[in-house]
Amino acid sequence: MADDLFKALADPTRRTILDELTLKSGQTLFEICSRLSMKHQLGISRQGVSQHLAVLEAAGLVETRREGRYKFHDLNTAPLRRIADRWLAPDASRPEENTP
Amino acid sequence: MADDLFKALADPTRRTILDELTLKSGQTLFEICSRLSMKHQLGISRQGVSQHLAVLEAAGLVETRREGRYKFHDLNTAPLRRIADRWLAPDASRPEENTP
DNA sequence: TTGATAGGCAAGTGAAAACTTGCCTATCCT
DNA sequence: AGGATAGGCAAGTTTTCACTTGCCTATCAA
Repeated sequence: MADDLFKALADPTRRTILDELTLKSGQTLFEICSRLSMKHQLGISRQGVSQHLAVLEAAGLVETRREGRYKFHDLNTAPLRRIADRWLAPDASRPEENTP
Repeated sequence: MADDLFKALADPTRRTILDELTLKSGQTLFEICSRLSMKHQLGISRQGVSQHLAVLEAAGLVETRREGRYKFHDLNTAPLRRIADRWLAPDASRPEENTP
């Protein structure tokens, strides 16, 4: 659903995570945690970040692959590209009642 | 800020309002209210819709113009077009530490 | 000018969402 | 084997957000 996508993007911390995954893909949970703490001064617990990643994954924005004890997170920008299309009107200046 | 934009898009009712303004621009508050009620079976108060419109306007997605006692609402899709660009990586497979 | 229409302001309520704390499992290294 | 590392689950708390209720202002029409 589109519902999950917009909800995922609503939180600023999650958008920062997407920023970081854009800079470097395939990061682990701990790597993302340190970056949020170091670069962005976000005092957030590891579980907090983990929950954010789960939301992003549910929205299809992040894909994961497990290797041993590591879990790598990759960005998927495909859902983003479909956002604007929804409201790019064919012609919004004409009332829809006139189009059968 | 981008914060307002994503927050505005997070709510399904607000997205439906954008849908309706896409179909017909320049609607008044009452017109939007009836459409949400009739077409979408959304049992929401007039003030609820008014607050939603305020959020959309703060995000720059809706622009308003007053004429007498009427206030018309128009869609502005410009902010939408900039959304996907943020995470369209130049090259996400290369770590950023190597680029001074 | 009075009533009806269109909209606005502000406080209050209830539900959802972000975040924490505590414990538990799996993998790796020595 | 045992400690250390990477991650997960499941409460609980706090904050945010959607929505309502009640009243108030402005414009128009009779």
